[in-house]
Amino acid sequence: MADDTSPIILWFRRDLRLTDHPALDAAARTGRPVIPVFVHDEVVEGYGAAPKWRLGLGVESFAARLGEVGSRLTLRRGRAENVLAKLVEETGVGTVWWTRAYDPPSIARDRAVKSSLTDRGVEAGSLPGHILFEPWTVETKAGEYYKVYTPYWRAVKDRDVGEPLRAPSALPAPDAWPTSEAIEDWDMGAGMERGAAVVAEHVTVGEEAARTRLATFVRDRIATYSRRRDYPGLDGTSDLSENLTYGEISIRTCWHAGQRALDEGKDGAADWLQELVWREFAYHLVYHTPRLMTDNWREKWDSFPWNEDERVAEVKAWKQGRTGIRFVDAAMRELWVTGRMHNRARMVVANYLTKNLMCHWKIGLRWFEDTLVDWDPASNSLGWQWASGPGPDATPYFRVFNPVTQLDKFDKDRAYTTRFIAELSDDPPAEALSFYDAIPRHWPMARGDTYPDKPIVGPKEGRERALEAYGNRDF
DNA sequence: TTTTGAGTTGTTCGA
DNA sequence: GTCGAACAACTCAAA
Repeated sequence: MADDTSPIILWFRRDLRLTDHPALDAAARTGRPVIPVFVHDEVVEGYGAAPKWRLGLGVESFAARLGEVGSRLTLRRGRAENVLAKLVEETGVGTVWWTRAYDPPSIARDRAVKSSLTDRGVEAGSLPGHILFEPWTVETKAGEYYKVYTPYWRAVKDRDVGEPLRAPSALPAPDAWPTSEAIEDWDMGAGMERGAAVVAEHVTVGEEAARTRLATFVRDRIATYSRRRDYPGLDGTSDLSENLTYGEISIRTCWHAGQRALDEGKDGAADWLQELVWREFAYHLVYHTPRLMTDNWREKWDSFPWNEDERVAEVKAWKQGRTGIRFVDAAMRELWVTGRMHNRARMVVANYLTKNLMCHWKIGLRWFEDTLVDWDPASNSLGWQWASGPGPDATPYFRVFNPVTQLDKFDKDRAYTTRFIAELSDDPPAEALSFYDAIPRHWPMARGDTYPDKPIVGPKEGRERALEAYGNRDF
């Protein structure tokens, strides 16, 4: 049934862009009609509330972007395998291409799709585009995958990374477009327990916005990135995680921008490139050890005495930003209001939850998965396992953060804590106040409250408890 | 095979 | 105030 003039289905997932999109580029080069498709499938079904909501915004924006090149996005809902099979029948498509994914749920889905389409005589397959280095191409001298970041970095840092591809200026349309569902009917924001309107003020959606963000970062901030990136009260970071995770900008575009900045003598770019490679490393590990997403990466940690009950008071206070530890509370409120959290703050809250409060990293991982607008399956898993102990390349046992010391080091002037904790000022800033617009009614906090005068678990007490647990080799 | 050096992001204590 | 040492033992990567 396939012939060399039949349309090609481009199945879009977390690659919502036209620029530097290898599968799209390949399709456009054939000269055959292209039918872009997005499927609200079983993997999307499993997403947390904020990622699903934000994905919906991304899909809408991408649909408009496709309109600019004379194309359109077909939306369908259902199991990917069934939806695509049906579309192939409706359209007489002979080829289905997509951008490769590396996390276990996506791999399972894609494998099923591929075999079902191949069985029908349809050419089906994936192209790279989500990461820089395919996980199976990076190995140690002994032929193993890497388990430590620094050697991984040394192995990839000088590799050639191809130049980004241009966006096609036009996409040939098929004779007839398939029918499309309406994204409003999917109600992708339904799970947002908080007011989506508040978070909406803080998102930056779409390919064009992402490119502007990168350009601004490279122009104004990349040179001082090394010096400023660790201070959550400054805007020293790129903020591109939100766009990278939905593929609104390609990692290759970022990589080359960083390299160019480095060549121009902007030294801060060196550290930024390393951060991009941390993302690579996370995908490398998720691919080679899928259990990174679900279980202790080091099995030895299975008997560590973490609390796994989400209903305890400590967990509630942590989620709601009322632990009495200012750095932690500011960070958890930043997450709630903006859908993001500064990297330094992520380490502090993860440390506090898993070490000082002795709660399981999975509790934190799930919370982030449900509330982060820039949620990334690989980075989130690596981050939590790394910060809590069982992950690869883990922190030494004694590296228990003191959130008060951290505050003095990284938020000396209290710009960050003031920005997000209303109770700390007579005239609180807008972001701190908007927290109250976003919280659900059943959270025990309201405007005018005073800040907890005592932490639920103090730094000293928490540190001693954690060190004792770590020191006990028999956990 | 064995050995060696190193491992993202820290804290505390005492000089 | 600043600075260096100590804080376990283990795993990993490469020689």
